[in-house]
Amino acid sequence: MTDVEPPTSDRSGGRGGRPRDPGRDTALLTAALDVLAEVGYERMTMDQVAARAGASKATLYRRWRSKSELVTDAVGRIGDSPRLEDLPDTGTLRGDLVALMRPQSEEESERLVALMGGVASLLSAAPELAEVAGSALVEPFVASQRLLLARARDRGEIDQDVDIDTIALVTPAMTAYRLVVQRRPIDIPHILRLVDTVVLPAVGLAAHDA
Amino acid sequence: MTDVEPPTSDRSGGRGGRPRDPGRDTALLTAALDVLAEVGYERMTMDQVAARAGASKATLYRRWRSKSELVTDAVGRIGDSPRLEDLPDTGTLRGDLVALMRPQSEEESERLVALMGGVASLLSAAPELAEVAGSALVEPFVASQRLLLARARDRGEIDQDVDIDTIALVTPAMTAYRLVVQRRPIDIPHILRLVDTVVLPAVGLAAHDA
Amino acid sequence: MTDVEPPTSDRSGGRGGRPRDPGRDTALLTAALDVLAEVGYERMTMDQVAARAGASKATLYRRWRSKSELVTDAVGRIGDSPRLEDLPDTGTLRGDLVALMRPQSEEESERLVALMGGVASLLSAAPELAEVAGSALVEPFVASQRLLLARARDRGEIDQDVDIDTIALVTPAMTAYRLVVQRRPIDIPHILRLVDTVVLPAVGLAAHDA
Amino acid sequence: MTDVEPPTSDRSGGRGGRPRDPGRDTALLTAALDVLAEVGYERMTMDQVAARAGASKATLYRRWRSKSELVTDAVGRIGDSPRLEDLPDTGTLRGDLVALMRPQSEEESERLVALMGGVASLLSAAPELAEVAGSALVEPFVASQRLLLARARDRGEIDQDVDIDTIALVTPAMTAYRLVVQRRPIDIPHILRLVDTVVLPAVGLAAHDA
DNA sequence: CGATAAACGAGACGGTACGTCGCGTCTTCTG
DNA sequence: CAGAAGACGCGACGTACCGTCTCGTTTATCG
Repeated sequence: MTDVEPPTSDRSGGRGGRPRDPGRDTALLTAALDVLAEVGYERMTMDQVAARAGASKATLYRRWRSKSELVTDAVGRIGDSPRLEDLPDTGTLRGDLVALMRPQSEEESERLVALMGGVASLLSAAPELAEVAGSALVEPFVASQRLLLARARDRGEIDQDVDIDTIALVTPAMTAYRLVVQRRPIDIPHILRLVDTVVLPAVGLAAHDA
Repeated sequence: MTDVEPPTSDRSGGRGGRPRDPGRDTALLTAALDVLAEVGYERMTMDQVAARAGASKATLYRRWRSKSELVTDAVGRIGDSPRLEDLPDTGTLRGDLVALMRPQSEEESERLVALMGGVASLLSAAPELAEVAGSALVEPFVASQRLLLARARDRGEIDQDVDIDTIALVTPAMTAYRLVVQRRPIDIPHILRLVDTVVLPAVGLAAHDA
Repeated sequence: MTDVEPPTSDRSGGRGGRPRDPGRDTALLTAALDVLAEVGYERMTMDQVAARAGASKATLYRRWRSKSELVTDAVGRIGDSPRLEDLPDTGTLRGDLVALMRPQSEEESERLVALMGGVASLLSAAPELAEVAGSALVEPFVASQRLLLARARDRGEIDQDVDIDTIALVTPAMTAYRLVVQRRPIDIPHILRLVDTVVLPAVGLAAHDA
Repeated sequence: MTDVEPPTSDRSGGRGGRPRDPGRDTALLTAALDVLAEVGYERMTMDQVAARAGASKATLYRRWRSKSELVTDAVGRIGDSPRLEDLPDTGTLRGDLVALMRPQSEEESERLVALMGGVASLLSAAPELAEVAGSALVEPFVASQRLLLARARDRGEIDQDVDIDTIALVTPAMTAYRLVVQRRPIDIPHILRLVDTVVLPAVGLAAHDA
């Protein structure tokens, strides 16, 4: 997630020549994400993206071979591996999990939902890149869950032999399902239900233990 | 899921005229699903569908107003509400769940995976229809899980106050995530891991109890 | 010049299907000529032509494979073989030639000049079609000259063994040169100079004989 | 035609700095002519020219403001005002004219034809420069003809009041027409036909007089 | 049984976005 | 600092797909 490779062959071999303006990369990716979130993949056009970034289509296509590659790359940069010190630390696993999932802000949440919609269409448009694209939104949550679970295990709150990798997927997968398929919002009751009904029992904690 | 309404107003009022050939419906829907599974929603074209069904685009558009409606309808016919008597009955919840999810045949499984990919792209292409489309593939599994869980509850294997609606989502949601995002196949170990690590603890059964 | 073949393979083999609207052909060719005369070949765009004809680019490209083919075809239809009865008949060759070349009307003349400019660029853009395109504007004049010269010969005004084919080229070629290279207008003095200084001597008539 | 001004302000005022390499001018002009003759004006690209000259586009544009100026300049250097002492002197006008037009060598002729094609497209691409460009190829011939005719007049071979300016245009104009519009080669029969059928009668000489 | 009316295969049509390419300008690095 | 290399904004090209339409033909049902 960090160290995303630069778009399209660095072509840094050629010594001479004007180097690509890295600022264009950023501007284009940002514009792409904006438009994607606003109108979805189908109705997003390359001209729109270029215009919003104050760039030209040629510049777009010099960096990405197609619309789907652009979007894939853009989406791939959304998430970033979480660091443990950035994660909530409430003292109990239950508190941590709830704090992690609680929607940060109204608008951030909406943007995320919009992006999820935008990304979904990519999955079949560019199957070979779908994993990268799809997981970009969800994987950071998985990683966060994994970190929280590992911390709980290390502090002895849960068993040593709990299958952390599997359990870390529960909340992200079910949340994605809720957002994408059921088109229902992520709210507190939903989070509590997930944590108390599924996750905590899976790690051997009764809901009321937490 | 059953009783899908006939596509676009039956217009059976008109007295004279050649009646619509119902066989065309089936042929077109089948062709649509085939193409969808092969190339995904984006690259599937109406001409392709028509050609494969030996029909014309006019015939397509006489029945469905748009590509997304056609696909939605086609996908909506895949799944069908399960009946309890068709579900496996092994005597234990664990046995039932495993039997339910075990891939029936190699090819059927592959086709399902292909369709999931095809359907995924619908989610943003036609947001208003996404729920119907998306759930067509997953919802039958959810319903099946619900039935199995209810039976287990009725026979006293699990608690009365277990949150069946939530737990019935676990396996389908995580399986969809695995198929669509992770692009990994559904195999026995995956199913066992899900059932034993997540579902059974959630209903208050230790994995080895089953 | 008459009986110009329909653009791009008639594809009349396929029995079914909606037939091409011949009205579109006309509209598109007319629009093409208009735009060509207004802005020249380089600045004429296919979108312009389509828009002016109320057509779409697809319709354009269904009929002609490229911009140069469209223009070539359009230009090729300008001229039409002259009929002897339409030509001036003043009784003397000199009178006929002068009457033939005298600019008919101001606007017709201007349009012709504009078209000449538009056509010139075709000559290298589509070399294989250049002959058709280029001659479309000049060849009718050549043919007219040939007819007039033949009539003069038949009535005994000029010699039997005059090289009509060569002499018929003189005025058109020099006029084209004047228009395209020298960018000077065709006026009466120019015509008289040509006829009296070059053509009449070539057919064995002194200028004052006529 | 001689004394073509150096392209784009010499800017020799600038005190320091590396002086412009004059060799680049020649290399670029030659490259431009080559490419022009090969593919015509439309398909000739500035990158092609730069690459063939081993130069960069910046160098091109430092010297000429646009593609049409480059080509105009390049073409303008082809022809050069003829000097009387370089022209053939056979003793008779007919001999002179035939000697002048006789194709020097096969390849030179072909190159000329190719260039004519290349130049033709300039005529509308850059109307304001068309006269210069167009006449660069033809005007030297016109001037040569004029010189030969004047010499014949001065030596009493033809009349004093012959319209030399008009007659000098005949052969060049008709030759250009043959090359550009008819796409037929310049060969001996063509030249003889022109001289004997048109030019000599126009100056008052019967063909067999010469 | 003939007339009528709609379905049907085929494919043209208007529109819109795609991805490519050329022009003329610019920015960097090298000699 | 000239020059090679090549990125950049702009805008046209030619292609492909959508959803509509118009042909000629086929096939039920009604009078």
